[in-house]
Amino acid sequence: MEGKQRTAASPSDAISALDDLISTSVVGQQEFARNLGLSMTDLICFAHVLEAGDSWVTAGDLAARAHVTTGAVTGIINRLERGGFVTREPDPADRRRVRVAAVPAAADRVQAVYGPYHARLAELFTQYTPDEIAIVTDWFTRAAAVARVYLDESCAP
Amino acid sequence: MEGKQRTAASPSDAISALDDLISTSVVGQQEFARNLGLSMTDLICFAHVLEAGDSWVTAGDLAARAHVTTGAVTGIINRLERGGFVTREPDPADRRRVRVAAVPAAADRVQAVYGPYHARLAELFTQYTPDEIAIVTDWFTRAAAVARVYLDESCAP
DNA sequence: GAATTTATCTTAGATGCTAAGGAAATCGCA
DNA sequence: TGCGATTTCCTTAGCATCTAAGATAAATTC
Repeated sequence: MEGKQRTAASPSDAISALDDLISTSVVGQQEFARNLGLSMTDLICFAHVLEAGDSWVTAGDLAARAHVTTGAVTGIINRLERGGFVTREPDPADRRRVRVAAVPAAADRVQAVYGPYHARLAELFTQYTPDEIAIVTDWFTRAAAVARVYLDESCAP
Repeated sequence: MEGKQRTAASPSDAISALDDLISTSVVGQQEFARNLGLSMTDLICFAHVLEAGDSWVTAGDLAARAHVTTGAVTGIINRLERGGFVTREPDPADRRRVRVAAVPAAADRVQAVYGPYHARLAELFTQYTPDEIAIVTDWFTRAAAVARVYLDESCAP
């Protein structure tokens, strides 16, 4: 049992389509960040904090992830803290470090902004079979891993 | 005939994976832009100019696409022009307008920066069947359209 | 326990954005 | 046609955020 017919696509077609999606998504991220009173970099860092779940990340982790200097991270955490998105406290185990943890309610605030957009994407997925969704999801996961490896490599010569 | 087995994924799993990919890609775009001596917004605008092919776009088109003010676009075009990425000339048909066109060789310069990363993605695609690539490509195209519609709607109240 | 390394913060300066407004070209309607 | 309204881009002032360089304090090494 197959899904609907689609026109054939080469990898380079796929990459072009992806570039377009990324480009549009960057603009979208800017808007989401603005709606939350944050900068785009702030939002990327907060996503990383959320990913840590009930745990926490350090300021240095955020600098590495967002590819910004530690000086910039100080400002980022200041804004996230002032906005009630994260808490900052010194790590008792290593008092040079700063533990940044998500404020539980903040995830909902971000979700409220992403929600309407995510709903549109979910609607798009109704046109796809579970198998197809699995393929797409798998690709996202691998591509993100590829991108992260590439970023780490190409900036540590 | 099926591709390899994949773990099942719900739409919300897919969206989470996508969010992660987007987040990483934003950082990647920052790096690419830096390698070209541009800002991320400059690069997004130049992508839009490239998309126009042998044609051209106006300054206002770029402002709408990148969601920045027309004042910012003046600076963006200045940098792209100074960097040899685009030409700027008044539109003879409507002399208020400015025609922004890509310098032919500039596409290659950008490609040189994206190339190594695209090669990694192409490598990833070798693990997918043509049918699967078609599904993924199709999804990218539709998602980009969804995102653009959403952006246009949510910023024109 | 002194020297080195690590992690964060501070400061000064540069960059890129917005908001507001101006100038020139076009449109639209009497 | 003529003249006000609109569109398009540019300019300016001010603000937010980044980098680079260096300071500070804590941990690690030998």
